[in-house]
Amino acid sequence: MNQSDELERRAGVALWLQIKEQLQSQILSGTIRPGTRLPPEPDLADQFGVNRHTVRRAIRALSDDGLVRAEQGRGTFVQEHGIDYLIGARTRFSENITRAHRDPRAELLASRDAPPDEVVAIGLGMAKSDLCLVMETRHFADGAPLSIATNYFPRSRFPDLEHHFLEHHSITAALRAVGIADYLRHVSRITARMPDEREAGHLRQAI
Amino acid sequence: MNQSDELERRAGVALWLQIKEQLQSQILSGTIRPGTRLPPEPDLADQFGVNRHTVRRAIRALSDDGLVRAEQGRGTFVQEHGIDYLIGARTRFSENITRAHRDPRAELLASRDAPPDEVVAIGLGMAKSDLCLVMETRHFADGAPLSIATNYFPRSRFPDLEHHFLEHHSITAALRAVGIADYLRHVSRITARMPDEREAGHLRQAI
DNA sequence: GTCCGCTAATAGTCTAGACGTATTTGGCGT
DNA sequence: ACGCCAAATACGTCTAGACTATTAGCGGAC
Repeated sequence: MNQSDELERRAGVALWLQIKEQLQSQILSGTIRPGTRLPPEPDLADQFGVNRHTVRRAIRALSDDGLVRAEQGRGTFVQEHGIDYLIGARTRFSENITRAHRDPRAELLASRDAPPDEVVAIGLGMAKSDLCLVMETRHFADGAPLSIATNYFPRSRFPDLEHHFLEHHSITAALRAVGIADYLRHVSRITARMPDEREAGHLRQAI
Repeated sequence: MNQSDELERRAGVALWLQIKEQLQSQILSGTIRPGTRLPPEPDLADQFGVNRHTVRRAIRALSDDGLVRAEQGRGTFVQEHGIDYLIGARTRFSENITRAHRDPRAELLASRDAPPDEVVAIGLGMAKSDLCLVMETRHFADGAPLSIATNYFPRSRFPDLEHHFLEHHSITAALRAVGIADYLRHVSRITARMPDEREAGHLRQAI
């Protein structure tokens, strides 16, 4: 299928840019679906009738724009936007992100000790006089902020959970580090509302 | 000056990354000053003992990070950044500029003796009949004008502050010369407005 | 004195090829 | 059936060289 994708040589527009734009329009129009693999670089080079390096230059530009994601040894994939976030008893943020072939990471926005409010106290089976470790966390996929969360833990049971979290950048990994290999959701309650100003800032979102 | 900048080959770290990091640390430490031109790509390639393409890969990474700016036909320049001007009780113009690895200097635009207006009189605890030394100064970073200021001092306490200022090109140094080793800000009030014609001229600014 | 054009310097693009590294696949042996 | 190992596949890095595009500076023609 050589030369089906015509490029103009010495037209004042770099070949790699023309290639990038052709691929980009195919991606944006959905001709190449999110999650699918692009043809290997040597094939593309053959298709466009250029050197592999020229194709690589185009792919790097697409990658910089976040349209594709190149994985060494596997291929180059059209980036999915929007992640199907499956919620079950064993839901883990990292697993959901990893399933979408993206890189999960979390950071600690703030942590403090505070008495639990009624909902938390009942949920965790704590006395209201016991202290809670409250961690506010922000979660990223491929460096883009995706969610913020407020996590409550009985302080007496987790004396250094924050340190483990800071080290592993994951709640699941931090819990594993303190001996909790697995845990289940007891209830999941979902509501929706607009972010307030502080939350929007954390999510780099316009209000 | 070949090989003065040692790279580790096949150390698991790409050569271009090592080059990027060396250049980056020189830029961030101020060894290569903002606004100056980097050596041409062929020279850098020779210096690092690599191919020009490898240097280009490093420069592109720096460019992506906004640390340099490559201009075809002219060269690659270290990007000038605005200066973070920290204001605290012990703020000094020179320190703020020095922290940004730039060269502070101040000059005297005008000086005169005048009675203080009400705000100044109260601020300095002077009688309205006492005289103030009023110094209008202009401050530079690396030769570029950055700010103009009007400074008020009780004349009785500083009989020749102007001369010391002219000698040291710094308010802090002039005060030190008359025995004031340290001083604190009592209040800082910040407002913003457009410059008038005279001010714009001093700052070499278009209105 | 001004303008034009030539030349040198410098970054940008493209090709060609070799080798490195990560991942997947499939066959072979136990 | 399972696991291990080798080959195939795919992206990543590095080198070498040629050509292009843009800019700055200089010198000559007018």
